[in-house]
Order: sequence, then C-alpha cells, then structure tokens
Amino acid sequence: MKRNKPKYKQIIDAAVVVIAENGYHQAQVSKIAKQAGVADGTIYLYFKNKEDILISLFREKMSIFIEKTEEVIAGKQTVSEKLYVMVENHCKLLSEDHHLAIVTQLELRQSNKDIRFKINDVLKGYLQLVDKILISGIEAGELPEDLEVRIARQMIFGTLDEVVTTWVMNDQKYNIVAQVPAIHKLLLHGCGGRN
Amino acid sequence: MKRNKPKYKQIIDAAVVVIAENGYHQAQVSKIAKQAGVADGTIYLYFKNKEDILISLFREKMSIFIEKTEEVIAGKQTVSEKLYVMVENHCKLLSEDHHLAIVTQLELRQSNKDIRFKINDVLKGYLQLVDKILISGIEAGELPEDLEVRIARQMIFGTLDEVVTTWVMNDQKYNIVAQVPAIHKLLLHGCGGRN
Amino acid sequence: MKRNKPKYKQIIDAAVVVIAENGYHQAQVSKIAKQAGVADGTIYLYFKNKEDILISLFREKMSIFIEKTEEVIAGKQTVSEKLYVMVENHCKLLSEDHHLAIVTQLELRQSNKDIRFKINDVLKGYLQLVDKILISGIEAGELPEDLEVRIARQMIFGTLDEVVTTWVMNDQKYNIVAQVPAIHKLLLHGCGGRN
Amino acid sequence: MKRNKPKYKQIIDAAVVVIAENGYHQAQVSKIAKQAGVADGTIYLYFKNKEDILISLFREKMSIFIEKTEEVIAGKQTVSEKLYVMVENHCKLLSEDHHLAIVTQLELRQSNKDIRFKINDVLKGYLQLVDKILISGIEAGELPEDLEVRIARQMIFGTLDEVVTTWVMNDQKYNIVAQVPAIHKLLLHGCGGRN
DNA sequence: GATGAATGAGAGTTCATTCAT
DNA sequence: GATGAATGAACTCTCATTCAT
Repeated sequence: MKRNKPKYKQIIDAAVVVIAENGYHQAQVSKIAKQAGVADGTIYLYFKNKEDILISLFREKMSIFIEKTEEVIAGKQTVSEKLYVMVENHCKLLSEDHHLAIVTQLELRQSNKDIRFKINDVLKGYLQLVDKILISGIEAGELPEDLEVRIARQMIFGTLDEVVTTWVMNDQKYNIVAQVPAIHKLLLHGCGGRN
Repeated sequence: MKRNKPKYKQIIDAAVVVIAENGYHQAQVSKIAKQAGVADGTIYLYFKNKEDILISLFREKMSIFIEKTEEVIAGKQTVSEKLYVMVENHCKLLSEDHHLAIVTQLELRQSNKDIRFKINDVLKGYLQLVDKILISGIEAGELPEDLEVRIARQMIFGTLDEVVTTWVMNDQKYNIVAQVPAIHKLLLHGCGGRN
Repeated sequence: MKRNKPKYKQIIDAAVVVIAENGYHQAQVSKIAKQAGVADGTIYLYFKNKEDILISLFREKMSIFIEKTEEVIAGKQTVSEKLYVMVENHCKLLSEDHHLAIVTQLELRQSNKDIRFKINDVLKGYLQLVDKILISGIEAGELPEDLEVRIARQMIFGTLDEVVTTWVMNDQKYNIVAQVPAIHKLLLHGCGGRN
Repeated sequence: MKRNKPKYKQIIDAAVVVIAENGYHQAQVSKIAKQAGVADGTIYLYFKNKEDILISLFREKMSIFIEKTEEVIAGKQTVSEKLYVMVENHCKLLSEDHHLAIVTQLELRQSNKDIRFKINDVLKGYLQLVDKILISGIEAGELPEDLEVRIARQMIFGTLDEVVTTWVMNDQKYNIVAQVPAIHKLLLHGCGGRN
C-alpha cells in the first residue's frame, strides 16, 4: 500500500506548501517534486497523475478533518452543543494551518470540473456528519420535525465555507475562531433550534 | 463608449454560451469569436484581453442581477418579504438561464486568482444589497439589535451559493425555485426574524 | 504626383518621429497615422504599403543628403578638400537631426532583407558621389593611379557609417563633428592622398 | 555546464542553417528544433528563449573568430603583418562558411535593438584585438604617436564590415580573399603606417 | 525503486490592409 | 479624398508525462 510509505505523505505535504505559496496554476509537478526532495519521475510511482495528487491531498486532509470532527461531537449531548463544536472545529483546524486554508478555500477551486467533482465526492463524508447531527436533533425533539435536512445542511456548509473563504481572502488577518459563537447562533436558529 | 455597441453584448453572450458548453479551459478566444460571428481580432477592439471578457461578462450579468433584485425588494415592506423576494429572484434568474448558471457557479471559479479577486469586487455590490435588507430589518425592529450583520450576510450568500451550486452540479435536474420557501425560512430564522 | 502633396511629406515626417521614439518594431501604421493627423486608411492613398513608407522616407532624406553634399563639394578644388567637406557634411546633417540619425543608423536596419536591398539601391546615389571624388583625385594626380576605387569607396562609407552608428549607440553624447579632421586624415591617407 | 553538452552546439548550428536558408523572420523555433533533430521543448532546456539562441550563436561564433585571430597575430612582428593577417583571417573565416556570413552580415541585423545591443557587447572583444594591434604599432614606432586609436579602429572594423556585407549582398559571387592585399594597404596607410 | 532528460501539443494576441460609407 | 471598424494569419513557450539508465 503506497499510502503508508513515507514518500506518499512527503509528496502531499510538499504539494500543500507549493500550491499555497505559488498558487494553483504555478504549482508544477517539478516544483512539488523539488519541494518533496524527490525526482519528477518519482511522483509517478506514488500517484497516477497530477490530478491524483490533488484529490489524494484533499482526501488525506479531509479524513483528518472528519476524524477530529467525529471526536469532538462524540462527547456532546444536545444538537446545540454538537453544532457548536463542529463549527468550532471547522474554524480551528483551518486557523491552525494557514497553508491548508489557502489551498482548500482558494487554490483547489481553480482546478477543472473533473477534479472538483471528485473533491465533492470526498466532501460528502463531511456533509453526512452534518446530516447526522441534524437528524439526531430532530429525533431528540430539539429541532422541528419538518426541517428540510438537505437544505439545512447546505446552509450550514455554505455558511461555513463562505465565512472561511472570506477570511482567507482577507489574508486571514482577523481571528475567525472568535466568530464561532455568532455563527453557531445563526445556524442553530436557522435550523429552528434553541440554546 | 464600447459597452453600448451591439458587438460588445454580442461577444459577452457568445462567451457565456461557449464557456457553458465547452468549459472554462476549452473556451478559446477563437471559439468565442466564432460563436459571436466576428473575427478573432474584433474581440480585441472591445476587450483588452481574455481576462477582460470574463470580468466584463460577470459585471454585465451581475448588474442585471442587482438591478432586478432592487426592483423586487422595492415593493416590499417587511424584512421577511424582502428576504423572500431576494432569495426567489436569485434562484429564478439562475433557473431561467441555464448557461449563465453553469458559467457563474462552476466554470468561472476555475479562473485564476487575479480574475477571482476582480469578480469578488463586482460581487460586493450584491452583498451590499443583503446588508441593506438586514439593516432595514434591525431598524424596523424585525431583527434583533445585536445581529452580526457581516456574518448574517455571509450566511445568506453562502447558503444561496451552496444551494445553487449543488443544483448545477446535479445537472439542474430538480426545481430549485420550489425550495425558495424552505431556504427563506431557514435564513430568516437564522437572522432571528419571524414571518 | 502624390509626392508633392502636403500629406505625403506629413506622413514621412510622422514616420521618422514615430520610428525614432518607439523603435522600428513598435512603429505601427496606426501610430504613424495618428502622429501625422490622418486616418489609418489615408496612409494607403499615398503609399502602397508600409514598406513603401520606409523606402520613401529613406529616398526623400537621402536625396536631401546627396543634394547638400553636391553643393559643398562643388566649391572645392582638391580631393582633400572635397573629401573633407563630404565627411563634414555627413556628420553635420546627422548631428542636426537626432531623430533621423536614430532612424537611419539603428532602426531602419532592423527591416527585412527586401527593404534593405531597396534602401541599398537608394544609397548607390551617395556612393557614386564618393566614387566621383576619388576619380577626380586620381585624374588630378592627387591620388595614386592604382587606387582600387571600389574598395576605397567601401572604406570611406564603411568608416563613416561605423563612426556615426557608434555615436548614435552611445546616445549621441559626444560631439561627432569635432572628429571630422581626424576621420578625414585617416581616409585621405588611406586612399594614398596628402593634405 | 550546458554549453559543453552536444545538443547545445547542435542547436546553435541548426539555427545558423535555418536562419541562413529561411531568413531571420522565417526562422521559427520549431524549424530550428526540427533541423537540430530535437523536440521544440528541448530547445528550452538549453536556451532561456529565442533571443538567447541568437545571442549565444553570435557569442559562440565570435569566440572562435577571436581565438583564431589571436593565433594568427601571435606569430607576427610588425603592425603591417599583424593587420594583414587579421584582415585575411576576417575574410577567410567568413568565406569558408557561407551560412555564417549570411547570418552575421544580413540576417542577425534584423533583430530588435535589445539583441543588437547584446551582440554589440560581444563584438567588443574583437574590437579590443584591433586596438591591441594599433597600440603595439604605436609603441613600436611603426604608427604615428598622435593616431586616434578609437577612430582608426572604427575605420578598420567599419571597412571590413562594409566590404564583407557588400560581398554577401552580391551573393558572395566574387573572391573576397583576393581583395585582402588592397584592403590591407588602404587601412595601413590610413593609420599612417608603411609596409 | 529512483532518476531527470526529452517530449510535443496547444492558444492568446498583434497589426498591416481593406472597403463600405 | 478621407475615414476607421473589421479582418485573420501566424508563432513562442510551458509543463505533465514517459522511459532508458
């Protein structure tokens, strides 16, 4: 399994750095190889092609994202608390890794439709977590029975995404984690929940 | 003024069609020229370069968007109504022009950062409309005084954008306008408003 | 006869200015038209094509050159004196018109072979003047009978051209007319003449 | 060091052939690549851009020129002899390589000012050789003390250049080496020297 | 497994010239 | 005679991927 070999992660991390610092369209395979300390050709021993690097990058980072989110939700009882820690976790993780924030919010979006559809597939794992929170809230009677889960999920993810992207486009110069309570309040009320 | 000459709009409309049907990276200037029924060189009598076509395209379409939105809002009194017609207008306009929806939600996002920052500038005009609705709601006592307008605006736009993008990515196969009431309810409640 | 109409000279003078100030490859027909105060199309009422402008420019200026040279030679008796005033005239005329110096010594040389061959044809009138001076010198016994006139003429023109070109490439920052005595001495002795 | 790799010289030689046979403006990179037997992209592994090919071409050929000239001068004592072998060498080398003669005397001069200034820099090495001959002649008492070295050098180079260019423009149809004694005599006398 | 030299397809833009008005 | 909007051909350079070593 190539994914567990050291060079696999080495190349992905190199890709994050190179894309964040040079931009998507200036992130040539040769630059990534150099940053990773391997030869150009070596990249192709671990990845099918450039597209595969980008999707793998997103998959690797997203799996960490999902894992952590599941962890923080696990300890919470109410839908309000679950939503809160999810929003907090989302903002925190991207706050802590400036490079990753640039890559996921700005650079990777410039990729072609093919890649973006595949990225969207990976994203579904995260969106299912949101759904799970909402459904648990409905079942617990904390959220209205007639809540349109799909649209609520789109609101939650769309809002988070817009908030984070705006913050990255403003050079990450303010503290996004400080906005978590406000975001949480809007989203919870939007879903029909109360604190 | 080049913007009022017939060929200006002709080229922009051609660009929308070509980008929607071929994708951003396959939308060569020569293809746009052919679709517009002019020579390649003619494009450059009306636009500085390819980037200028894309930004102008977005600016033209967005100005129509803003204009229509202002019109529908004008006749409404409550913040709930205003928000409703804004959401409805957003979904309707993109529903009615499949090509434009593809271009703005999928294709134009593949452009480089330069273009995307300029597109974002144009977008600000629309976001200010959202702000105006929210502020009028606060002043009328329909929305809480402590509403964080900036974050609420990011929620509203982020949600609309996510909803529409998801719809486009699913080949526009369901009726998005039917979702307007649900979206409106979520957003209004999120902002702390009531019907 | 188009050559005597005011716009003919107007366009040629505009061409000199535009070429001198923008360089040969940045001297577009539209720029020349603008400088001349006429429409692009008007150029083609007076000149067959762009090449024709350049050759006509050279022909016009060269005919003045030749005329003046003939005038100054006319009053002189010895080959030494004739050569002196010719060298002096060559340096003076180009000294007095910086734009023309740039155009003939640097810019026009970037033209394609076709134009350069035609320019060479025009140049022949000037070279014949040199020949005439040399032959008169031989006939007067001031220059050796076995002087190779063709090579001597190439020396005289090649030297003048090199001297002036070097001066132009150095931004015309020194006084080239001051070098006339030295140049004259070298050329006269080279041809086997004495003062 | 790329300059010593076989493909470096291979590409330069291909450029000489292509430029000589097609003309400067018809010497596309793809043509040069084809002639060199490499892919278009390979050119850019050895040269920064097309301009770099041309300047490198001139530098390579000129360094051979200078080297050979130094060799033939080395064995000579008097300034007359040194000047003779220099003139002879100049004519011979260009006589022996028709392609190179066309390229340096006609085609390369059509390049833009940027390239021509860089070519002029390379030329300085050759001009310094001329200076060295002249100064050695003055020190040996063979040339007058008051000889203006700079102008004399411009005469020598300007004459050689004019002679060779005229010969190339006449399709190299006469024997230029046969003119060496006559050229030598003119230049030597011009400088105030005797046989 | 690792290397890196070589490949070659693909597109934005300029500008001399025309011709309907 | 004068205009100027429209034309359309033409070319450098980049970079993902391969494969002999």
